[in-house]
Amino acid sequence: MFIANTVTKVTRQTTEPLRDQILQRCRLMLMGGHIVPGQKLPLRPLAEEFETSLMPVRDALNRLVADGALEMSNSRTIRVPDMSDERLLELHEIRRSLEGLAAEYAAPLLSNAAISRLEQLIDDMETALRSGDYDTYISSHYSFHFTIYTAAGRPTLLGMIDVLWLQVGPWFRQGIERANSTDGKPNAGHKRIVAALRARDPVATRASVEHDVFANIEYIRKGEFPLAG
Amino acid sequence: MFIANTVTKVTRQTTEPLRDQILQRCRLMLMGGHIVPGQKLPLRPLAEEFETSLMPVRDALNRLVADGALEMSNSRTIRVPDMSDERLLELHEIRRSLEGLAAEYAAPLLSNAAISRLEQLIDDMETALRSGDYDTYISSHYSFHFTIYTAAGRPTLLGMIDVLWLQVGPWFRQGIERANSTDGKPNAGHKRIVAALRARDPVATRASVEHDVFANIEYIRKGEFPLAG
DNA sequence: TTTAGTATCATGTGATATCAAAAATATATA
DNA sequence: TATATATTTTTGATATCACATGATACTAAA
Repeated sequence: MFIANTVTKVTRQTTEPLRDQILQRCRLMLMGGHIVPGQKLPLRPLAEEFETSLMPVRDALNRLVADGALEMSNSRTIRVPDMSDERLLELHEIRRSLEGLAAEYAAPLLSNAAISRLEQLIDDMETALRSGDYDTYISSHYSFHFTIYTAAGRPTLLGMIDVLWLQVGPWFRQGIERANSTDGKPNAGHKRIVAALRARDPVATRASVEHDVFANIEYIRKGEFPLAG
Repeated sequence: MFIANTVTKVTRQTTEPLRDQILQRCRLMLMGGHIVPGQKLPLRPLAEEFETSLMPVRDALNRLVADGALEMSNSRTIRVPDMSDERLLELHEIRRSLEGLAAEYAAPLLSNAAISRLEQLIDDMETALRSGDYDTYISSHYSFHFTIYTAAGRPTLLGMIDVLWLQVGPWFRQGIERANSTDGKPNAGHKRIVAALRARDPVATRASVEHDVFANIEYIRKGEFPLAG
C-alpha cells in the first residue's frame, strides 16, 4: 500500500510479460487518478509491491515517461508531472483536433447497438456522479469516448488519443471531484454527441466532440473546473 | 556494419545515458531511411556494434516500439514495420491535422530571419534533389518543416509530430528516390507555405501545410510516388 | 541561528547470468 | 526431392549486482 491502494501483485505468465502487466496497472492508476501529481514512483518500492525485480518495473515506467504520463527529473527521479495551465491548454488543443478527427470517421460506422450503449453509459455517469462514485464515473466516461474513437478504425490515432488521456488523467480526477459540487452538466455535451451519431452526421459529430473536449478548458478559464494543480 | 552503415560506437559519458545516445542514432537511421522496412533489429548484434551491453539497446528499442517506429511481433522480434496503404493513409491524416495545427500557431510567431532560412532550405532541397543527394534532401526537408513547427511553441504537439515523421521516415526515403525520377515539384508546396508565412496568415499557412502533407498521398494514389512497400 | 562541509542513503543506469521460447539448422523419413 | 522431425542456436525477458550521482541528514564552525 505504498504507492497506491490499487497496487496488486503480478504473476509470471507465459502469455503476458510482467512489464505489460505492470504497465497496465500503472495506466489504470493514472487514468483513475489514484496516483497524484507530484508523487514519486521509485523503482525499488514499486518492484517490491509488485513482487518482481526492478527490470519489468523499469520497462513499464520508461514507457510511461516516453508517453509523457510520467516525467523524469534531471536527477533521474520519476514522478507524476505537475500540470501547468499552459500544458493543459496544449493537451486539450491536441485532443480537440484528434478526437474530432476520430469522431468524424466514427460517425457513419457506429451501430445502433453501440449508440444505445453510449446512452447507457451516460446514465451510468449520471448515477455515479450523484453518488460521488468517481471511479465508476471516470471508467464510464472513458468507455463512452473510446467506444466512439475505436469505431473509427484508426489504430494509430486511437493510440495517440489514449496517450493524451493518460496525460490528462490525474488532473481530470481532481477536476471532476471539484466540478461536481458546483456544476453537474458535463453530460449535456455527451447527449449532443449521441444525437449527432444517431443522425449519422460526421460534421455534427465532430463539432459536438470538439465542443465537449473544449468545455473542460472553458470550465478552467471560468475557475469552475480548476483542473490545474 | 551489420545493421546499417551508419552505426557507430557510443561512449559512456557522465552527461548523456548510453540509452539516449543509441536512441538518437537509431532515430537518425530511421528518419534517413538507412534501416529498411522488414529488417530485424536483434538486441545482441546491435549491442555488439554499439559496444555496450544489452540494456541500453533494449531501452532505446523499447522506446521506438512505443513510438510506433518499430514493431514487436508476437514472438518478440523487433523489426521495422512494413507500410500498408491503410496505415500510410492514416498517418497522413493525422499528420495533416497536427501539422496544420502547429503551422497555424506558428504563422504569427516566425521571425523574418527564420522565414529567410526556410527559403534557403528550399534551395538546399532543390540542389540536393538534382544531385541525387537524398540524405541532404531529407535533412533539409526535416529542418524546413520543424523550423515552422518548433516556432509554434507547443512542445507536446511537436513531440507527437516528430513521432509521426519517425514512423513515415523509412518509406519517405523510398518514395523520394522514386518520385525524383518522374516528378520534381514537391517544392511548389513549400513555396506556398513560405508565402503564407511571409503574409503572417495563419489560415493560409495551415491550408498550405495541410495541402503539402497530403500531396504525398496524392502521389501515392496516382502511383507516381509509391511509398507503400 | 545560520551556513558550509561531510557522511549516508536513495535512485536510475548499465553489466552479466540465466531461462524459456522461438527460429534456424540438421537430420530423418516418405 | 519434399516434408516432417529432432537438435542446435538465437532471442528477448527477467533477476541480480555494481556503480555513479544526486538528495538528505547531520555535524561543526561562525
